[in-house]
Amino acid sequence: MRRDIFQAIADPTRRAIITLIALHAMTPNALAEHFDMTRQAVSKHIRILTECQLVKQEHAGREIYYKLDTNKMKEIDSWLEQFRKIWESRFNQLDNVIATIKKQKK
Amino acid sequence: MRRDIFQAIADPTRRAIITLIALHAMTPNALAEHFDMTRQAVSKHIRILTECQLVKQEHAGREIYYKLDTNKMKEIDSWLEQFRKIWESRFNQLDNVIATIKKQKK
DNA sequence: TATGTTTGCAACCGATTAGTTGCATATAAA
DNA sequence: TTTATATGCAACTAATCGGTTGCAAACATA
Repeated sequence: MRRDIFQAIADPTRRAIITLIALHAMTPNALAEHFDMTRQAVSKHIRILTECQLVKQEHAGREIYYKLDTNKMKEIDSWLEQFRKIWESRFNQLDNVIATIKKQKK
Repeated sequence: MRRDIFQAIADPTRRAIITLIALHAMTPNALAEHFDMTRQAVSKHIRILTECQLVKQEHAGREIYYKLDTNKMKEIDSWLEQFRKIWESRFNQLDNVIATIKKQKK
């Protein structure tokens, strides 16, 4: 499989799952109700998120509650860090000013 | 095609291209030298990045210089915002403390 | 014990992806 | 004008993806 976090968040359904379980832990069945696809398809997405360590499990009898593991999410944040320096720089802000002026001229 | 930024950054080659052109504008040929694949394959990645508005073009004779457009990168940052609130919260920090204690016990 | 519920896993399938090769176009240099 | 260089685009292909159906295992309840 060999998937990473960036591939994990590439799918819109998986991003929706992440947003849902970020609020509170949910079972696969409860999650599946939010989507127009089979429970198994949702389960498959959960499996991918688990493989990428983006979710944590909590067993309660025969039910399994899935919860977001924010630690992995921080990896995306730290990858963005290198670009944050660029878009916050004065040189880039100058670019934006020039672009705005050009647009106004049109 | 209908690709979004999240799919654009899912591919490791595209992330590498983004990192390279973030530093300074580069031509497709110059970029291709950094990868173990044909120039056309790299060009295809550039096309996807262009479609997603992650890169800007600058023509210079027969050469085309590609440069990162940080504005689109901010969209990833703003999607992360909702989770940043969670991982910065006290409740989550408490979770981490508990996890650390559990690890120490083992 | 027998039955229903929650879940995960495997097999299958059509669409998409990431690479390839080949070719056309535009510009620069001889 | 001829030739070399830089690039983009189309056609093809193997691998992967995202969905499906079917089934087995684990637990709860009658």
